Amino acid sequence: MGIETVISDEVLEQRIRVAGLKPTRQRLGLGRLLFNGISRHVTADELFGEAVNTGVPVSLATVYNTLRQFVDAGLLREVLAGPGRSYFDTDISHHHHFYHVDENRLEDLPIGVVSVESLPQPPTGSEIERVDVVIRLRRQ
Amino acid sequence: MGIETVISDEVLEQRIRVAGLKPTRQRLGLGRLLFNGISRHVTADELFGEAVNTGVPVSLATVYNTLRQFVDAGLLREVLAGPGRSYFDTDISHHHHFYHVDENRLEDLPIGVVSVESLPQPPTGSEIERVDVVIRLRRQ
DNA sequence: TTTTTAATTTAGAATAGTTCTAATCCATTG
DNA sequence: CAATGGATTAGAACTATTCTAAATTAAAAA
Ligand SMILES: [Mn+2]
Ligand SMILES: [Mn+2]
Ligand SMILES: [Zn+2]
Ligand SMILES: [Zn+2]
Repeated sequence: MGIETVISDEVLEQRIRVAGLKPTRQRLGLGRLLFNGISRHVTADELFGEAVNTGVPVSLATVYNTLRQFVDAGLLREVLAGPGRSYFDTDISHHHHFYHVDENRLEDLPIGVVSVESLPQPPTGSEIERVDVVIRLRRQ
Repeated sequence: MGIETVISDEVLEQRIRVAGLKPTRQRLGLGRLLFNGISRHVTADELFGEAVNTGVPVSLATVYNTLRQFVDAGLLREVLAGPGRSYFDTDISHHHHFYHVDENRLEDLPIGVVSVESLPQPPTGSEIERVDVVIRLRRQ
């Protein structure tokens, strides 16, 4: 009786369809790795490695395509923290991050633990898309 | 009688020496472009372009080397906002940023306008290096 | 069920930003 | 001035990502 919510095949397939995408073998396999109920922060090549290890037949190009499509569909959130790579966050709720610079690893902050007070007016012609708070951590 | 503080050759040379670096033609030329009194957010290739345009004899490799050295010496601050490129901020004081995603451009927030309340305890073994707040803006 | 169609996947090339290498250059010191 | 060690450089290498164009496949049409 684990706490972990394992998504059913039907729900996963439905989620992909609702996003306007065909539930192909590749998307279902990647979706299963991503939406297994645990909040995750993966890079493209980490996810590709997991796919290879678990026998999901997919190319690296498709991993990139699928991550981009899932972000566009609002199923994933892209987080930029370190230079030169994107992290994909399976938790799309509004929250902030620790970034472990020595390990290139993202970690969620407990929600509400950081609050940004008094957001400034955005410059004319612009609107706020998102506010990102990244607390950069190094080994002591 | 401009408001702009133009740094003198002597002060610039001294600043580079204090950082433990030889005041070469390249470092002086780049330092003059960077520390002209105006707060700036430049990328490596923007700075390289300015150097070429103003006749500073320097290679792209040296621009990268110099930016890294200036950051290490605390003369510049590196800001990560968009994917795949670093911005170098001539304002090393503690402040946060707007990031115009449509233009790949950083802009300073007025100091004090955003305050991060109740910083969380960092995980054991880690210490906070910096807190970055980036307000992502898109064209309306 | 077969055929058709358009979306998807793929290998590999291309690209962008950055770092590395190793040869040359030059600022400083004696 | 000569010696020397750091600095500069062109170009190669590297990493993450996107692009291209051909092959595959899911879904719709027949
Ligand atoms: Mn990775
Ligand atoms: Mn640029
Ligand atoms: Zn997260
Ligand atoms: Zn700034």
